[in-house]
Amino acid sequence: MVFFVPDPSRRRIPEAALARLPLYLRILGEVADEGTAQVSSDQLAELAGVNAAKVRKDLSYLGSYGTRGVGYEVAFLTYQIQRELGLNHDWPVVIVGAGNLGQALANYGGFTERGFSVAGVFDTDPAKVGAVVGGVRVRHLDDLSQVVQSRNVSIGVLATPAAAAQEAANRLVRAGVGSILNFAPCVLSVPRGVSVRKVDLAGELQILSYYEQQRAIATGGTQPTGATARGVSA
Amino acid sequence: MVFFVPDPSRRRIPEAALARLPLYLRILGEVADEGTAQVSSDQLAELAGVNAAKVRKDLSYLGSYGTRGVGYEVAFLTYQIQRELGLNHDWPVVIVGAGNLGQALANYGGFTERGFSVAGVFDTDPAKVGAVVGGVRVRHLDDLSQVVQSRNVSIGVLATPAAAAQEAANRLVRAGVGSILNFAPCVLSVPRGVSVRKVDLAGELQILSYYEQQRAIATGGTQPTGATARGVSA
DNA sequence: CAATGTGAATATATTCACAGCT
DNA sequence: AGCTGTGAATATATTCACATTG
Repeated sequence: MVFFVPDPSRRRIPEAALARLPLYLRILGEVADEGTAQVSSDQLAELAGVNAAKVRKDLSYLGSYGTRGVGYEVAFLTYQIQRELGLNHDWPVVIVGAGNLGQALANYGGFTERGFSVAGVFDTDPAKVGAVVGGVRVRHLDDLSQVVQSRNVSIGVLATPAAAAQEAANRLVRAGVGSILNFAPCVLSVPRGVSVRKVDLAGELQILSYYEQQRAIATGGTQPTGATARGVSA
Repeated sequence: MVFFVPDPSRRRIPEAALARLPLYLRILGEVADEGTAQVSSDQLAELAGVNAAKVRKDLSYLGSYGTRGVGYEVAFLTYQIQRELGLNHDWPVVIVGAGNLGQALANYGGFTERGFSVAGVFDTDPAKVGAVVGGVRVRHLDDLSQVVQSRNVSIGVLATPAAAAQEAANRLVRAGVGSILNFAPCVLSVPRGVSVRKVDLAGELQILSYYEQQRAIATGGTQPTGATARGVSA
C-alpha cells in the first residue's frame, strides 16, 4: 500500500491566488514602466488594493522569488508570473459569434495587447460571414476545426446568443479547444477535462444593484426610479 | 458594555452566495419559459452545474421559500430573488468611454434585456461626442453629472483606457454614482462606501492559459505554438 | 533592520447528512 | 416518501504575527 502519493500536479496554485496573478502582473507592468526595479509586498498590496500578507502568500506559491529585507525584483517576478501562467507561449484564440459582443471583443485591443492573438472569428449567419471585423474576416463556423487545428488554438471565446452556445461549445470541443471563455448567458455542458470560465456581464450589474439597494435601505434614502416591477420571468 | 449588538445589516448575504443569485435567476427564467411551475434544488443544481446543498443554502439566505417534499415555486422564487437583488426597481446605468468596448456594451443587448437601461454614453474625445451608439447619442463627459442627477443613475460602467479610468471614476463618484463596474485594466481608488466590481477580460484568458499549460504538462504533450518569450514588461 | 516566507489563528465557503415538514 | 432547511464537518481563503534571512 502506498500512502501519500503526492498528487503529481501538486504544484497547483489555489484558485483564489491564481485569479489574482493577472492583477499583480498588470501592476508590475505599470511599476516597471515607471522605472522601478524593486517592489515590496507592501507596495504591491497598496497598488492592488489587497492585504500585504495575501500578496506574499500568493507569490509564495510560485516559489521564493523575493529577497528578505529588500522585496521583489520587478522584472524577475514579472517573468516568473508570466511563466507560471504560461504567458511565455503564444495562445491564439478563436471567437465564436460575430454579433455585437463578438465583434467588440475582436476589435477590443485588450486581448491582443496582452498577447492573445485572434486566430479567427466565426459565425453561422450568412449575413455576417465574409464581413471584416477587427482586421479579421468572419468565417463560417464550419471552418472552425480547420483553423483550430492549423493554428494550434486551444482557447475559445464564446459570444453567441444563449440558444446557440451549447452547440458552438460542442464544436469548439470537437475541434480540439481545451478552454472556453463563455460570455453567453447559459451553463455549458462540456466533457471532463475541458475548462470553462464564465463572464456574466448583466449578472455583474445585478450584483451592483443589490449593493445599491442595500445602500438605499441603510441610508433610509429614497428608492431609485419608479418601483416598476418587471414581469416575473424576465 | 454592550455585547453582541447584532449588526443591523445582518441580513447581508455572503458574497459567494450573492454572486450565484444571477445564475439561479437566469435558470429560473429558462425553466419558467418551459412552463415548469415547480423545481427542486436537485434540478436547479443540475441546471446550474453546482451542488444541490449549495443551492439550498444559497436560497436559505433569502428566507424559507421552498416547500418540503415538493420544491420551489418557480414564479415565487424568481420574484424573491429579484426583490433581494433590487431588480424590482429600475436601475439606469451610464457608460463612460465610447471606445470599442464602451460602444459594444451600449449596443450589447444583454444589459437592457435584463432590465438595465442605458441612460447615457459619455466620452471626452470630440471625435466621438455626438455619434450615435446603440440608439444613444454619445455625450461629453462634462454632461455626466447632469444626466446622473436628472435620471437618478446610481450605477456606472467604466470602459475607458486605463489611463483615463481614475479620473472618470472620480467624476462618476462626484456625480453621485454609488457603484462602478470597471472594465479598465487598473485598480480604482474610490471613497469608502462606493462599490466597485472589476471585470478583467484579458485576465480571464490568462487564467485559461494557465489551465492549458497545466494540461500540456500533465499530458506530456507538445507545447503550443512557438515558445516566443515576450518582453518581460509586456 | 527591514521585508520575506510561513505556521497558526481566524474567517469564509462548501459539502455532508439528517431532522423536520408537507 | 420526498425535499427543504440547517447544524456539524470539512475544505478553502485570509489574516496575523514572527522567526528567519539577506
